[in-house]
Amino acid sequence: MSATITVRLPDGSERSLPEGSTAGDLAAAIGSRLAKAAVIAEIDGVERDLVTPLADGQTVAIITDTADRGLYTIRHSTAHVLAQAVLDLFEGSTFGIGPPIQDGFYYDFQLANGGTFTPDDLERIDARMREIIAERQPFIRDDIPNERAREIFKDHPFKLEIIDGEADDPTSVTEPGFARTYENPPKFIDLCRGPHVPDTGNHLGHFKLMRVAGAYWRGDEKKPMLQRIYGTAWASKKELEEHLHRLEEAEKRDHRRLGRELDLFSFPDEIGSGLAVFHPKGGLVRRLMEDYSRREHEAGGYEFVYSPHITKAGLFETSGHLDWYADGMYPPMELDEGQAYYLKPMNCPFHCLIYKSQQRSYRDLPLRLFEFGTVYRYEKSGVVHGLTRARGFSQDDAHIFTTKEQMGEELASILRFVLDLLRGYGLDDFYLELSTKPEEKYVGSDADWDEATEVLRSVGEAAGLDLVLDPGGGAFYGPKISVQARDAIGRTWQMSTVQLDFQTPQRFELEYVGADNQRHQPIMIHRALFGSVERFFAVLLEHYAGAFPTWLAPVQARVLPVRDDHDAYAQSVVDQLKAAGYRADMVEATEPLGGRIRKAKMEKLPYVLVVGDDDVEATSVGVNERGSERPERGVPVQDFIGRLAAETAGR
RNA sequence: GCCCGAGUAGCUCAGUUGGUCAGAGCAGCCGCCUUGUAAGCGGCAGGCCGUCGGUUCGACUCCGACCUCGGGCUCCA
Repeated sequence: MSATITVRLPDGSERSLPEGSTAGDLAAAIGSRLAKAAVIAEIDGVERDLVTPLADGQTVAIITDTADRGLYTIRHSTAHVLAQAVLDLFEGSTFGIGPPIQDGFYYDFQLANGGTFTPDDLERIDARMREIIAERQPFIRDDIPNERAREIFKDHPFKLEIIDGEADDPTSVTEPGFARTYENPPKFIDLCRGPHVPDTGNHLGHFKLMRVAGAYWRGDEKKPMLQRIYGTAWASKKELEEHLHRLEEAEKRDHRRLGRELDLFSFPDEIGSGLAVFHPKGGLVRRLMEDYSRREHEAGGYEFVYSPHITKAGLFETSGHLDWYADGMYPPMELDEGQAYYLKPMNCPFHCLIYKSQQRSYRDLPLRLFEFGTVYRYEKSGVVHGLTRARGFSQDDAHIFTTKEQMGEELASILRFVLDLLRGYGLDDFYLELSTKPEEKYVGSDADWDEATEVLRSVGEAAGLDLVLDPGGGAFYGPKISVQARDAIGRTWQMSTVQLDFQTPQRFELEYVGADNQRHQPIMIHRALFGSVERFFAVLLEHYAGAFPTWLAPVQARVLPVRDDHDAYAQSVVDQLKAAGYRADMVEATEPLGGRIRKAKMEKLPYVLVVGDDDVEATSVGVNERGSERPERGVPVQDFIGRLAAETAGR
């Protein structure tokens, strides 16, 4: 009969403790700092509460508030405090699920008589949460029979669905016969598998309720809409403040805000939701983006085509769009005695017709058709979002027709091309996503899908980037690989997609004559690099926070004469820059230099050139480069032009 | 499409319980200033308070509908 137990720690060492010791006791035995930082423990590979008693021979790791799983637990426990506060303050309210998420947590509620939360309510809830935290209520875990759970949660229909296994709750277990609960005495109890912090006063409190939003129960738009409260929670006040600061910084680089501040584009109400106009500066940046893409495509063996914005319905019947995609299309216009015309949501059918315009030989393949094709999609009113989700936009759309034999090599070269081009715009942190057959909306045989998916998988794996699976995320006509790019502040954007399509060539009865003198069906590869030019514009704008690299900047250099008697020289500098092919302008000395420099800085121009007496004398400029600590003086104009040339080489 | 919130000058925002509340800063225009690296000074002009209805002696203010925007949910071929 031993009075001690021995457990193994992650570093392989062993430690003996009195019998009956908990994981929390172990942390305390190791050190007071660890005890303070401890949130939960991992016992024999399973995450458990710190109050869990240990048994002899177990392997125990203490998980602290700096670990992801510790933070996750803090957020999860904060969600429980939120639920308790709401149930406390709102008579007749009930609750759905409340998991931790990226940066925080949420909880879904339904208030009596279809009530909703107001901003004032959030303040009251916040205050009540802080009271609960001050009360240091323990989190007490229990397993109870389903019968008992149904009794406890009899007034909470969403919880009953979870107990009965009808609804999925990422934080609960649904196992036959029993329910796992966590109780915060004296009066709150929730279904939950845990683990949780030991008590509400432990690690909690560095949170902020962020917003209230509607969310369908079980994510189903046919089910009731619940009221979701989102919050953020962190292990310390400092981390909370840093997070809030990051949000502010992200807001500053919001493309909608920068688009207005830098006079790049706008969305006039008169035109309609989701339809943008590009102003001269935005138009210039966009044209530079497109020109670079055109040159690269030309070098990559693509041929440029154009197609109209509207077409008779028959084309989209053939392509299958009217069967599968009608919801996303603008309603038809009736022309010519009942003939229905549609705005095009995609360019592929047109490119198929170009393919079909003559008899094709295997010698013509791969045939790579490229178009900046403007499409219109009827996006639901709640989803339009600046340039990233618009109703009218231009795709940098290519369709490549290949033989089945060429397909693998062509896909591999497309992927290389795509990644190289994206790098050309300054994005260089990528991973790949493989999207497979949708559950319901798809055409074609399973064998075709499997084959196409496998080809994409092998090409993706060969690219040497991380490849993650997106089950069911493919287009209705084929699987796809998409390139996800991380931007300057770590957000990921879906960029290019490469889709393999066996179906459309069949629908359009596309053929080529092979070396064997037989007719064969080509494979079609859909490929967009920007996805949408507008969206890519927005991504770059946010990536660069409005400070476009010199080759894309609408104004590359602004010349500022110190006094008005330097105007003529300043103008001659502008002329020289323009003659050398650069974009420069000048602001006359009607206000002090400091003010003019400030304005140029706020426009995020790459270079501000100040010219005064010394420069007139020496035919030089003062160079104030964006981001540099101090300006340079006396740089010869030709030297500066040489710098621009070096910086923009290849663009 | 659904839930919540918001629309006041080109932009960012103030506007107390319905009645001197049509306001500020920046931007714009006109003067003055003549300037060496992130805001010189003065003046002028600028709004049917998103639109349409309603309540009221009286509506930026209260109510309704619609439009647009923002945050979510669903969706994103």
